[in-house]
Amino acid sequence: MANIREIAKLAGVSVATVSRVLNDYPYVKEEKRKAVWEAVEKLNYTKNINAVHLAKGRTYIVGVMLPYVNHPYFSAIVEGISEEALRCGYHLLLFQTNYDVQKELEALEMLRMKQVDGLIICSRTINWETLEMYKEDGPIVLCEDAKNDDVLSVYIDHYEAFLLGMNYLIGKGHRKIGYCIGRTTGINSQNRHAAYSDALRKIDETPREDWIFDHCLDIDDGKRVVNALCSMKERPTALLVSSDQVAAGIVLWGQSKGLNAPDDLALVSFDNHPISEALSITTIDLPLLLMGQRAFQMVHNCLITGTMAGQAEKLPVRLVERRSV
Amino acid sequence: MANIREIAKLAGVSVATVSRVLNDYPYVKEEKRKAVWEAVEKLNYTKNINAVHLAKGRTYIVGVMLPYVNHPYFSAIVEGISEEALRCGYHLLLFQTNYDVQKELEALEMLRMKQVDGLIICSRTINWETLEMYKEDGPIVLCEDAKNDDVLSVYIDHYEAFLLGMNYLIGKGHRKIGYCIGRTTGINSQNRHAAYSDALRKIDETPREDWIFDHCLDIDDGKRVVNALCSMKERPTALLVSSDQVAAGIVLWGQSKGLNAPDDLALVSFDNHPISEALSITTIDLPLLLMGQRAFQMVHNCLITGTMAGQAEKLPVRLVERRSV
DNA sequence: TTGTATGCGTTATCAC
DNA sequence: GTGATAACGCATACAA
Repeated sequence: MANIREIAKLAGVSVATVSRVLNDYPYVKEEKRKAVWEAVEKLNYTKNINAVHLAKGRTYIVGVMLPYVNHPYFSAIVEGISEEALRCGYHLLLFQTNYDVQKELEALEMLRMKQVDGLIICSRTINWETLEMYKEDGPIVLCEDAKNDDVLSVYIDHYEAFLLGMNYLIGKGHRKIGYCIGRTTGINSQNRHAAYSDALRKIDETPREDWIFDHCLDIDDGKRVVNALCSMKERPTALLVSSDQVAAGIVLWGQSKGLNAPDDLALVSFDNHPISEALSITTIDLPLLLMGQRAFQMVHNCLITGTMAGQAEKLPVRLVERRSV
Repeated sequence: MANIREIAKLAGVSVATVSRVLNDYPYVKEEKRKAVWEAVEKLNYTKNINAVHLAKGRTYIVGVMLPYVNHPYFSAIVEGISEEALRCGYHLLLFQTNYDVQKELEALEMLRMKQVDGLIICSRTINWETLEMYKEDGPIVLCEDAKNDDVLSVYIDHYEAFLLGMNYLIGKGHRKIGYCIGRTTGINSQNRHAAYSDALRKIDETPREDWIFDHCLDIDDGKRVVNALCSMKERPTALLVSSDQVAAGIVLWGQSKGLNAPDDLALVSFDNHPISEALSITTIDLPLLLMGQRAFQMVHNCLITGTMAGQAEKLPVRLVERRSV
């Protein structure tokens, strides 16, 4: 593979001039400029981008840490990030962690090793203390309510969002309420649980462990929930479901078991994915695309200003009333 | 940021020894090894991976070119790629193209610039001739039936798959058949159209342009299709739908318009996404995860053998009978 | 087992 | 306007 030196030789100029031409630098005589481009053509030359990265100390790549890509929640966020990244001439390096701490650490190490200029963390299990050790290595943006300003964040207030859903159900007369969630660990999940408990406490109900369904991510999981509900002596009358996918599963599998929404079971879910509209599920709209966009903008802003400045940004949620309650 | 030279100085050894220690090279006295690690700790040192990339001429990154991430079809493929990549110590760089030729070219250029060691093309619009210009720059794997062996490929035979669906519908007595597709360009789509035409020709029916629905990707698009069908004088009795998402949309929006599957409209779709099971849609299972896995394995195999060897691999499809026909 | 020297391919600083 | 030349930080062939 030809390099810049060979181009210089063939064009009869110095490597510095070649570099200037290649980077559209002014102050190069038209005649030499032409000679350089001709040599580039002739030798079928292309820059080695790794050398550029090394010399510039930048890669124009941003890392995206997430548990899995294959879920509408995360792929919507990635879509938003990607959109903005492309606009700004950045690329995305995927760190699929499956919530494995080792893998998450690896992503952070990649930031330190300058593989990526910045890192967007869509979800994590790694603890806050570990995270903070990397804050000097480049801008990190968290898609969750960060405890303090050491790390940037753009987030959905899941306490507020869950409370919105709970109060809506309670307002409709429900008192026996359960919920479905992807995992019980993680700050977002903890916030949701807090909202759940607080809302129930206000109406003097106590949270029931067996009405909390963990590991609910996909349509399939709705089936599991329906089966569990059907074999219960005492069932909740309403469910708050952290993902439209799961809610869709509950509606559809519920139908085959004679468990119909909203009569047998009221549902409020989250995301406002097209499936919720098609199934007429009342949902709480989460601005996922926007979250991705803003996350990238925050990273990018740090990169161009060279600071870690910026403040946490809370994104608005909105209840979309349909016919599942 | 400390570099390898500073470590060497502090540890009282040469940079070569430091490099050996860092890379778990044998033949280093335990005592020096320890000294190096101590210096590493003390200076909080981490490798600059760009220097490694430059020196080794490899990045251990594989590029993934796709139109959009935010669709179950593609995110399933990415999941498969990612799984294998992680197992082999590789990372994924995302090239979201939105089928824009400029963006696709950029991804190919990144291969030439050695940003990525190889490239997996999940879908494309760029022409074959352009593609071939990059075959020397690193292993390229195409997720479609490649014309020849210049470029590796792992694919689903969409002609065969579509024919399978068509013949199933025809076997059930349908003759007035239309289809829904994501886009009409692209080799996969052309193959599908060929199968559609061929199957109809065999029963002496002629393809009807107005029964072919383009731009069908998501649940929303099912709504559009239903509306179009409802305003037709003469409707098809069956539809072959290239994505479970769209089929789900058709089923669900159809219900609200009194257009019910299978009585008013028979449906066979593709993917075997959980949504098709939940809606009891007859679908043709596509091994997307496997396709991603195999695609990475092919790239990886080229990378470790240093050849472009390997042959195209066709993946099996399977009709899953349910109740939408 | 260890060190020296060179290569990887750019960018950027300076002197002219 | 242009050209040497020094970074950038690591890997590695060769010598010892």
